[in-house]
Amino acid sequence: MQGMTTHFKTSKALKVKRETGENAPALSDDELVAMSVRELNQHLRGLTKEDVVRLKQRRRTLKNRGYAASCRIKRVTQKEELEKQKGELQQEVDKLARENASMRLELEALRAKYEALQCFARTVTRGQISPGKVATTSVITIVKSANHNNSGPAPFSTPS
Amino acid sequence: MQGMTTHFKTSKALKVKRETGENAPALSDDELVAMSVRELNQHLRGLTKEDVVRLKQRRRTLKNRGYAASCRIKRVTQKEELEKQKGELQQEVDKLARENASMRLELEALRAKYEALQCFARTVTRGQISPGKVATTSVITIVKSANHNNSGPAPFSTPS
DNA sequence: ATGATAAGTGAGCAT
DNA sequence: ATGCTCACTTATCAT
Repeated sequence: MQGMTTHFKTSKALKVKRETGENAPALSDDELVAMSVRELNQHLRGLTKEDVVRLKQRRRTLKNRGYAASCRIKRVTQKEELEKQKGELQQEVDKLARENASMRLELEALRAKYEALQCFARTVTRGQISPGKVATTSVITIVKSANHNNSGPAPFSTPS
Repeated sequence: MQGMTTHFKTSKALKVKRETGENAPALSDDELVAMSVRELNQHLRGLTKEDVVRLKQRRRTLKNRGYAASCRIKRVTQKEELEKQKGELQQEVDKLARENASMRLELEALRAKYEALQCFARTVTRGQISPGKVATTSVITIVKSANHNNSGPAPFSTPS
């Protein structure tokens, strides 16, 4: 790979001082920026101090260009991330709100049923109503109405 | 503030042609950028075409500097706004979750109470147990055991 | 030296 | 012309 440059050291005849555009095949930005420090030094041999500085500066600039690009990408990525999280939270809010509403209804219904049953219980216990007068079917009805998921028409029906 | 320039229009004697560094006191960036087009034109009188272009370009550049700044400010503002909204949503989620949990407990408790009462009602109604035989204390005991969160003292009190 | 970021500059789009 | 935004450059700061 780098053998090309490496084997030059054997032939001192090639030690000509390179003018800017001669031996340095004007390496592309991509090459220059991807180059390791050691590779870079290879390419620096025989260059003017000025040229060395210039090349290094160009490399630095190219690197910076890349940094700026990643910085921008990162920025939009983070923004998208924020928006995504916001959306997820919104969804959660909606879900919880729905759950909440349905539970509220359920609770309300159960309360109503409870009160009705309570009322019935009072009626039965309070007075002199004999249990025999309360038909068994009535009790069954009560039990059925306890089935909250399907709030029946009446918590319990009056005994016939 | 700008009255200084405004009152000049009364004195036409001041209409001297200005050479670059002479009558144009090298207006500051702030002045130049804040100037209205009409004001700018005043300052442009008697300048080289080149200088006119140069000055206009400087103005444009200054303006751009400002635009860039507001662009950045807007960017961070929007980001903060997003984060704020996210925080609010998170709070809402927490609140709803708490409500939800407490309602769930309430529901559970009520269900228990309901079942206890139901059980009691069955006991009373089913058989031949006369209501008088059910001691008031018994009723209260049932009630208490059903009472998780200690919401009212008794689900239903026995009539004296 | 390398990487990140704020500020400034110019290009290009939209009004 | 004006304003905005992108990509690039430069200056700085931190590692």
